Amino acid sequence: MDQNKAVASLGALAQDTRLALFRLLVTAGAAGLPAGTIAERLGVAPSSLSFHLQQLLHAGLVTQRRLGRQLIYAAEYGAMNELLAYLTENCCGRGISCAPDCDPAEAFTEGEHDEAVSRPRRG
Amino acid sequence: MDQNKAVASLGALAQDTRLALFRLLVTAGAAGLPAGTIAERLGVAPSSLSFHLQQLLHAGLVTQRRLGRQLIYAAEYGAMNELLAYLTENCCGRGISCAPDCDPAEAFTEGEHDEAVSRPRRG
DNA sequence: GTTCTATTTCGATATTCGTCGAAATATCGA
DNA sequence: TCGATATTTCGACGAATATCGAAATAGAAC
Repeated sequence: MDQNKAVASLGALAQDTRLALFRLLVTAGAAGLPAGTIAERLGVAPSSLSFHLQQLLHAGLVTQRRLGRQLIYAAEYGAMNELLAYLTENCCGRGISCAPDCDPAEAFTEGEHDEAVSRPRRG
Repeated sequence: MDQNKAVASLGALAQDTRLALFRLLVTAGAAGLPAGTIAERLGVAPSSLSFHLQQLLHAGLVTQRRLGRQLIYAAEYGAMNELLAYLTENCCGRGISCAPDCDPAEAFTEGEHDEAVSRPRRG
């Protein structure tokens, strides 16, 4: 991950529809979702969604596979991992913990991450 | 940190000059750097730099303070911290470690974190 | 082969972004 | 006050972005 790739990844996520799209795919997990379902859930025109999917695809943040006549998109966790690694290493102060939690297992066991919007039901 | 703020933060960083600028301020630490020095280091016109500084300032990623007749800008680590927290919580799979390292102290003890080497494969 | 479904590509348009010179603002020093 | 320095704001312009309908492509069912 060099700076150009980081800019591309950040740019791919720096748009309302695309960030919502990526978050949706994250909740969908490895199974992914077909384009039509995504368009419906996000309330955007199919052609608009396709545009945004290409952006994420080009940035390597999502994968694409065909299932019959539909195209399934899934979040590419590795790419997000690399982006977070880049930001942590290059955009945080030395000795300053910019990582929100030090134990990912622990990070998701408690339900206290009550962010404002549409948290998926948990449990 | 809601989605709108995350988009704003990502957008502020999703540009070559601005990411370089933010990285420069990160290396400068809490002391920060005057605008003129930044413009010189990055090789951009003062007016262009001012434009980018406003973007970062508006996103809360940098702070501004006056020192005599110069304006000193410094990285706001807390904002980056919040962004990383948001991405980790909302854009990573459950049970998948998207945090590059689980111990920040350990993360910076070795001088070389080159690239995506030594990234544990988790699934 | 024809038809239907799912998705993308194309074309057009309005908006935002990035850049830089010129002018304006703020501070310091004499 | 006046001039010098540091930085921002303004104005203009080309480039990139986001949007959506219409047409084109890919695969499945018949």
